[in-house]
Amino acid sequence: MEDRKSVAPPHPAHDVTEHVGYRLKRAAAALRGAMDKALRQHGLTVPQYACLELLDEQPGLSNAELARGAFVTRQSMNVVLRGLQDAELISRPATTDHGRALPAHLTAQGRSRLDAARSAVYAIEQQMIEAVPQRRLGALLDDLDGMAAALGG
Amino acid sequence: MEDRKSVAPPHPAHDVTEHVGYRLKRAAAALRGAMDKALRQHGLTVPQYACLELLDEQPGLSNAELARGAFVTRQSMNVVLRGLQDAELISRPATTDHGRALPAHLTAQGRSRLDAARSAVYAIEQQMIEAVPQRRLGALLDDLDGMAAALGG
DNA sequence: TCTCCTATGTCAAAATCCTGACATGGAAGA
DNA sequence: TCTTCCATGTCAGGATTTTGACATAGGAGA
Repeated sequence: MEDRKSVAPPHPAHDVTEHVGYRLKRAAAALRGAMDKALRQHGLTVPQYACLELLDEQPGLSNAELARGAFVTRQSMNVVLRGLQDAELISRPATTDHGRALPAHLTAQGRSRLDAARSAVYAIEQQMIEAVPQRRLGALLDDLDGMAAALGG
Repeated sequence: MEDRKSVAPPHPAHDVTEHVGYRLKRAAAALRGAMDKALRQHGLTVPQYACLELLDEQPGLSNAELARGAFVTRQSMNVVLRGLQDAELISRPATTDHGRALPAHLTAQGRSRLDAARSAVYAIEQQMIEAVPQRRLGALLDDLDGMAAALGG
């Protein structure tokens, strides 16, 4: 069933909806939509949640580091951080004695908010995982990483 | 075949960067960035290119249909269509005798622009395809579709 | 030491996208 | 027929994101 690639045509499909990029975009859009909907009930946006999750695992990350981790620009993450600061979900020192990066940390309020939102997000992730045969899950993750790396992600 | 749910750890990884959603987001972000960069040299944005590609395969699509195909809202696609109309890359009748949907079509100029941009985009897609073992490509596409479907995409 | 280079934080402006809303056209069912 | 419902196109407003730019802090090398 998999011998068709033996010829390796540069463009295996004539329909754009058959292309890898299109499928990837569709899956990502579906995930984004589901997360958007789920997180709204917790008063968080997707970038905000991503930021909290990153800070929970790696406390003290700077604005630029968070931006790279969430795949947005420094400027966008800066706006996100301000929103989270205004909501008292994270804390950031106004100055630092060494360097320029300001390390951010979760507040107690931020941690509880994250815990609440996490269950909703993990349920979505579980739906995704159940949609792919278990034996293929590892390969799927590897392939996603490989594609990202091939494109300089 | 689906007996894995008997054990089914709810959260297989303790690191967010190990989650399916994170990998998917990263791959999609890498693709978006690569396409953005490539298409800029052709004077097109990603939604504009997606719109042209859809219209090349299915001439006469309406604004709402294009929006669904490109995973954006009707309003966003409306803006895209106006830009493409101003650039003379597509044409749309001002009125219609039946219904309300206005069918869009590529102009000759739009088709040549699409042809030029397509080679750049296909090169990116080729890079992605080469990053995954050939025998896994079909399964990858199926899994992406499965995940999108599971999330209501 | 001094100079270059990179990284970071931030500001300003524009572009993009979405939410909410409204009016219209068509189809389905009472 | 008529009434209800759904899909479409469009407008207005705001939120989000990006591009471009600038100043500063620290490290590497001459």
